[in-house]
Amino acid sequence: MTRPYLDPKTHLTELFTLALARIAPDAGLAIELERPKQASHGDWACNAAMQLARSLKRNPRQVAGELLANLPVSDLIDKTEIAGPGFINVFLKPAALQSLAAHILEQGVHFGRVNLGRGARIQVEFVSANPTGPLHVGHGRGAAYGASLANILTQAGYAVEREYYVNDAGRQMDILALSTWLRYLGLCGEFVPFPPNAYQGDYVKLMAESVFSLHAERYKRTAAQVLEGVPGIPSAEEYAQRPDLKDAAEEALDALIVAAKRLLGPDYAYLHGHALEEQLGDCRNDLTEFGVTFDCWFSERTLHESGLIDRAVAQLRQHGHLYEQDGALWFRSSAFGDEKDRVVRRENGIYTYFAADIAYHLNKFERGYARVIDVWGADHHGYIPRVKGALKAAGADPDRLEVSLVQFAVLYREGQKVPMSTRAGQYVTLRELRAEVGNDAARFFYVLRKSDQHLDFDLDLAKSQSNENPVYYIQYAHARICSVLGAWGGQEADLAEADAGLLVHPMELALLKRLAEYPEMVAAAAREYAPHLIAYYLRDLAADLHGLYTACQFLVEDQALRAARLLLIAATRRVLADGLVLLGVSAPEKM
RNA sequence: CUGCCCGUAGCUCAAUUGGAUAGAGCACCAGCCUUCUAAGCUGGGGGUUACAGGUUCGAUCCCUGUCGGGCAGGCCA
Repeated sequence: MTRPYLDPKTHLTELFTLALARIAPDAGLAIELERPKQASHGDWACNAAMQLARSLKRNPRQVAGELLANLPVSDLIDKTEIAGPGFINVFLKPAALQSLAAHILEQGVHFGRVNLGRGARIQVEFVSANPTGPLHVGHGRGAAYGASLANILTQAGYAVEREYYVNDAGRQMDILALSTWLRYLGLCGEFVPFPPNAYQGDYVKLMAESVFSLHAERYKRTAAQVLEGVPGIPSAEEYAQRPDLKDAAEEALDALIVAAKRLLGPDYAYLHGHALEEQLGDCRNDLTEFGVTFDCWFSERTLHESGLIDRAVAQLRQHGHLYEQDGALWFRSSAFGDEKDRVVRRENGIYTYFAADIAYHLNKFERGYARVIDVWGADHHGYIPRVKGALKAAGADPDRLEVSLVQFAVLYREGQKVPMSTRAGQYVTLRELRAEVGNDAARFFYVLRKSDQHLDFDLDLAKSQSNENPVYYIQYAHARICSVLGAWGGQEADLAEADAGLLVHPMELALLKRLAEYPEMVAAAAREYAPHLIAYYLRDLAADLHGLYTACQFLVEDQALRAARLLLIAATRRVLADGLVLLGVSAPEKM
């Protein structure tokens, strides 16, 4: 009934390329077609004439005329015109769009897939928060962004693997284990002053209670034993008022950790492991409920244990980029674009986090990814030159690593900024946010901004069950279509035979045009690591649908027209659902 | 002090990476439910794109400077 769909952009690009070859075979110019912002400028515009004008030393409008004279005829083209300084505007016949609706139904989930990646393996590492407490709303943005980005890259033809780097080896984990133990000792009746720079959260007390109920007093030591040789622990008040006590407090904390390891012996590993498992498990559950999953949870500790860090350091040494000074081992990162040299092994013989990170990234490269994307908080931007520098120094190609920085999210409630302080244990957790606004609104709001922009997260707007909330606007379009299709009661597959030539209403054609943009949007979002493009596209698509909904009745008497319109909205429903999946937002059938 | 990011409508943000008359949402005003979901639609006012120069057919986008905001500058992670 309707002829097979031919992608207009691809088709026009071929035509213009042929015309270009005829008038300027040596121009070395690639034809670029763009969608004009204004409908009066046609469906597609080509700016090649203006770009050629300089090298041909001719008036751009004259060059445009020559291009058009050499353009092969096409039955997709209604008319062309030369406009402005030398744009070529192309107006398509309705038929060029009408066959799209059936094409979308036939393609199913394949519509919107673009083959940018050609199956290349790409890794996205994101969240990677220290498992020392609940995820907060800042991590939530990284989670939503990374998960959507991974979905989009998959859609764009990459073989994507999602990874979470677990910082299970450092001092922060020791502090968590110590914090848990001290709370536990309190339950045993042994009271050691709780350091103000240890983890204050209630989740630490809960872990202590669980250890106590499982093992009673097995890990009990007397307060006197614990405090032996430990310098004074400042009180919370002193610590808050006197910044000069910071170093002393850190020393006391380290002394307590040493005491814990000494007094507990092999049992320390149990407490450490218990705290890690509890927090990592909590984190994993939280993310899973948020629709964020990982293929690999990569343990930092395994880098130490398997000797990969030794190997990475040896690799740098071999290339002559290490030197010793003040008892520490330094990497000459200043020779690779960094501001100054960095320590990889401390005076005390322990590797820095940086050393582990070098080994980690070399390991990523060895695992064979064509590209590795790190999603970091924007506060880590200064860290990029040294990691890339280290990769280069070790003989790897630093351009295979791309770092995507995500800015902070600031919560607003009733127009007021919600205060957040990790130090004081005063922060809104991701779990609390999800409970308050729901997963859909949270996922959507997080990616509604370009990732490198600060995000003002309006809690009242996100949880409002009203027309103010943009996420409902899109979901509502989907639900409305479902409702119409339900009232009709037929099978979607039967609609593919409908006569799409009957779709001539301006709003129908506008909707078809919008649907045709979807694959390009996916490609742009994948190229630019920009999930927000999908969010904005879906809003525009929903707006087109709502407009048509108000302007036209779908379930009309005329059977042919009814089938054509139902075909159109069925195709729209597919694209809406597909885009929402990319963003991790549900597509409800009823609202 | 130095480096990176940002500055667009009253507010929150887009702008196909150099394209044509810079667009949405919220808020404000005026309309639209006897019809498939009004969580919707239609219309209206709102701008020297922080400022000053420069590059060119053409600049919100690139370069220089100024002002304002954020982040970073550990043998922390």
